[in-house]
Amino acid sequence: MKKIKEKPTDAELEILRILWEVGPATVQEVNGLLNQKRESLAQKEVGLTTTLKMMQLMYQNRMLSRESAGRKHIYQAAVSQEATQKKLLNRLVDTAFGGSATKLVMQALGNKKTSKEDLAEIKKLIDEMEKGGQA
Amino acid sequence: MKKIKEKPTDAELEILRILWEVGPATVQEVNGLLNQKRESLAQKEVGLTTTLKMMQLMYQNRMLSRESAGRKHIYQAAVSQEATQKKLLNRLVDTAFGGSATKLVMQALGNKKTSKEDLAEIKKLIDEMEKGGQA
DNA sequence: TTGTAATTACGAAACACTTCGTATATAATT
DNA sequence: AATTATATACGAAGTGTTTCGTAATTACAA
Repeated sequence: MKKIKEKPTDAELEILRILWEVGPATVQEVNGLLNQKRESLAQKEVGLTTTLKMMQLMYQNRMLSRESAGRKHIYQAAVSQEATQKKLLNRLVDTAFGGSATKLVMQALGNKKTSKEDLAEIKKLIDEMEKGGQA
Repeated sequence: MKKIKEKPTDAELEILRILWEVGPATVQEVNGLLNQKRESLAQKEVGLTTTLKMMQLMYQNRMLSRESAGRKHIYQAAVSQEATQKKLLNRLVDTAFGGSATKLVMQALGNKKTSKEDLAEIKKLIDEMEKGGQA
């Protein structure tokens, strides 16, 4: 009985984000971009074999797919950004907001300054949901 | 140089949630409520000394405060629910939504079914923000 | 074909978080 | 005061995640 991975960990998410952004890439490339980001945040660099190991584990977990190209492997995210966001979001709603997505939304709107354009867009979405007749 | 705790872990959050809900409480009480919740989710019970240890560590981290009452300690959350939610929310926005709270909000609204009343409430909040003149 | 550079594979150490067993202390009961 | 029950303190084992050093493999160049 294999254990199935429920949520991406922090290090995994970091790698996923890069692959979502740039598409298929080698370990070298991912590691480079990773350290580029870390550098700009004054964080410690991570070794190439560390990134390699992470990506190998994620491949085993079916979180990434890969194909061979000469001596290299080219990796891709095998889970979608949306599905992952959804998972993490639902988790946060359940663990920190007592299951109420509404509370989370209101906190999110209150916390970060949101542009007028964004507010209008959100309102439009709500209008559509109201019109569509919330099942 | 002491290391400062940035985010509550899962186990810590579980305890905080109980203290936020019921107010000041002993280790016994917290452990009882904890296991009550776990039971209803078919999760394994946790031992009393485990909960005790967690709460002691959280007290050291200044996440809880406490006072003595006879031979017992009475613990309280020393961090507010709102501040903690905010921290976790901002973290999620940054790590999973590329810094866009708007994207998170729209996902949250789309995912979970939200009642008409809640939608109206959110819209009202947005109206107020628009009116108030987003600084 | 041999040597060199690039890449992957593997194992284990380092770290962080969670769990619990046992020891110690304190209070209540007889 | 001695016994029992309840609570805390402490150390360490268990578990999961992240990191990396070293070995093995592969492709390419000389």
